[in-house]
Amino acid sequence: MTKPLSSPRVQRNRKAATQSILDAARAIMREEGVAALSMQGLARRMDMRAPSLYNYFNSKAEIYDTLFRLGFAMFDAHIKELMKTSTGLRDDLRINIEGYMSFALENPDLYQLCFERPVPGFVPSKESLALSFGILNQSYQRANQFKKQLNTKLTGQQIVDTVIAIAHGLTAMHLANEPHLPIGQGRFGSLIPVVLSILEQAMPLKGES
Amino acid sequence: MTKPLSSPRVQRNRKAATQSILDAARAIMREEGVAALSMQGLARRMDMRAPSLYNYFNSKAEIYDTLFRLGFAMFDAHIKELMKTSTGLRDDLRINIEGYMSFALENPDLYQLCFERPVPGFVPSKESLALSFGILNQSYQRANQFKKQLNTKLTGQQIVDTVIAIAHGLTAMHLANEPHLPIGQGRFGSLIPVVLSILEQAMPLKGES
DNA sequence: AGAAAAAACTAATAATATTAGTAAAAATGA
DNA sequence: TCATTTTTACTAATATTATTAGTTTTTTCT
Repeated sequence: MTKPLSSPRVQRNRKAATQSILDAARAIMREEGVAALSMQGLARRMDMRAPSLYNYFNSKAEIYDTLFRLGFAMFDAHIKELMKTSTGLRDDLRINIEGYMSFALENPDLYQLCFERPVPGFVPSKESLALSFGILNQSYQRANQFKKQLNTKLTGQQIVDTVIAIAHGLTAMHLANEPHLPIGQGRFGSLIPVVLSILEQAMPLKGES
Repeated sequence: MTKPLSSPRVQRNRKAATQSILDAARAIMREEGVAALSMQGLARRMDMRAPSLYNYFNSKAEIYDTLFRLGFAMFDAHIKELMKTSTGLRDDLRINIEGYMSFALENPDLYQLCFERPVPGFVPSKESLALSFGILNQSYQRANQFKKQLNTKLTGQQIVDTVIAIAHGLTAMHLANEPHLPIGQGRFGSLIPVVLSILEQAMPLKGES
């Protein structure tokens, strides 16, 4: 249901308005909770009436869906950026787990939207889901490469799924219990080194003993 | 805001009606999602009008809160029942992780209500939260006992928190991706033996090497 | 059966997302 | 710059939500 083409100038204006609606939506989600987003509240913050928003999005779900895609794109960029500094396989593991949690702390609105189900009735569109799977699947690609350097009976997918589950578990518990504490601190935040050491012990590098 | 006392007969009727409201609420939550519970839908299933429900509960939140307490009570009973069959420390670990996931699969409505945040705006009451912490804290008690039998530098609390985070992570991923598969199956369900073996390796029993 | 209590009802309020139809504003072509 | 067309914002209305107030019906007890 995209609008018909129009002049570059109109497109620019439209894009800017759309962007500022998304910014306002994120601000509300951060301040009042992801599910507290309402068309009226959003319109109020934009100095508009609610129905005007429907010139830019066909529904509230479409706003959520757009932010869902933004969230995964930002998550992908976040991890890739951190990965640039990696010094090897060991560091990859740490970066992935810390990166998962730091993304959640820096973008709690997008994190919840992408990795939890804070909005009843909202289901990401097929295309958005495909995007998210694509991003997560990159991890599997890498896993089958670095697996050769590890001394373990686990398959690449098992390794990745285990790491995802642990990163998610730690992050969910941290956000549920001590969301105000920065990464590395608190009951669950401080467990990152613990689980890293457990995982390293279970999957030693070939060459280590 | 509890009602004044009344005759035993009235109390019985009242209790029975209250219970069947809770049953209907759980059925709706299972069929349509935890957050899809509405007073009108609940009343419809009870062959009532919505306002009549307020004779039994002061608000929809109070219904959720009551089920939250029920959920933790049932979770506690579930784990305790499984623990009766335990053959030792190793089995305790397995039972706790499997028990967490099997409870989630058998009672998805209560699991989500107790361990996730599926209902925007619903915050368990102080008393309900106290109950839930009390139940979880029993794990810490036990941890400080069995810790002596383990060869690890971790504190009892660290062990318990790690196990909770892993159990939660596996369960959340399993429910999000393959909720139809029974315990032990699927990408994440089948990882239980994997994480058990990883944890056992990281915390060997004294006497083992 | 008649009085008291309990539990149901109807009607109404405020908030929600969304649609239809209309007015205002902006962009475009002469 | 003016007239036309397109774009954007508006008002009004609908259906659904939780909840409250006030009333009537049903149940309970003597």
